[in-house]
Amino acid sequence: MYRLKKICSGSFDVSNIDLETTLSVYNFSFWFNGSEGIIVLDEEKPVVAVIDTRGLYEIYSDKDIDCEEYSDLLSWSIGLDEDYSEFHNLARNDPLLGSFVEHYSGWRVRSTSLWWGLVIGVCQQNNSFIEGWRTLYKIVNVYNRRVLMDGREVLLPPTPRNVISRSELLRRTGLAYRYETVIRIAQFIVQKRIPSEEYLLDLSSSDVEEILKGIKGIGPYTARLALILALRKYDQPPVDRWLKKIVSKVYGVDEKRVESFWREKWRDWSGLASLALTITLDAEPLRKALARIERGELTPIHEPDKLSPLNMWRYF
DNA sequence: TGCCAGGCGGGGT
DNA sequence: ACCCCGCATGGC
Repeated sequence: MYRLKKICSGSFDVSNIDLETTLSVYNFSFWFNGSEGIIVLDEEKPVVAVIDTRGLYEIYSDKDIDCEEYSDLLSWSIGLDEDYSEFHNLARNDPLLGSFVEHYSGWRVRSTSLWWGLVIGVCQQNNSFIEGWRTLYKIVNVYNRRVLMDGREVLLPPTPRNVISRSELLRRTGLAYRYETVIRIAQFIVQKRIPSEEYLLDLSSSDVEEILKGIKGIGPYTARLALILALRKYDQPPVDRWLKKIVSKVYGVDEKRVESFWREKWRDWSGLASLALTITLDAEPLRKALARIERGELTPIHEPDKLSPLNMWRYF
């Protein structure tokens, strides 16, 4: 098994964020155990960080890498210096997100690579939340890419190259017709037909979206989810059937106008608002989400026996 | 057991 | 610019 050496360690002042929530949301048991999280900083090299909820971290690699560069990347990945106050102000009296931002004001998006953000999006296509994450869980486990870090065995996501060279494994993950899309994403990345994250960060969200939609199987929903997860660009909302129905009902707007309504309401934060809403409603399927809204249950419940974005790391 | 689920592309108009 | 349909799995 691949062995990584400890490059450096350090600690962040995390008093401005809620790192426990940040590490909990949409995570798996092999990447968060309640106190320590694994953040993959570079899938290819690889570079991997372990960080605990108090902000103590270690960075591992088998290459000689610059500690400071990757500490900064880790800090960026957990949104340490990101200011959500404008989003919080907009949400303060909102029926859907008001309670959420009050209870989870320290939550920040936990970044992924562009590759992994796109794969997450594809898994969600025409799927329930639970099926989408189960599929992603299977993808990680089927490739079973493991490294050893100070005696600790860590599972890593497959790289685009892993997926291309052993594409038959991907057939066993329940991706169904979405399989081809994942292969295409991997090919685009390996062939450098989409620019690096570093380059895309400097482009506008709309420009990035157009580039990503150049891959067959990537539409606005998946592209925008990747913008949020991989590039921390929050100004383009993923709008799916779920959000359309819920927003239409709660605010009384026609489904056709939901996207423009949502944009105007959240200004540059509409993407973050879309993601936050899924956490607020525990990613319940549409019918149950609507029933919850009827009952006025607009804070995450995440009961112990029920899978939700906040607690799925306990189950998967 | 059907039926359906946080999309998408391709075909129509 | 719209609208509509098929799509493959797996869970309920």
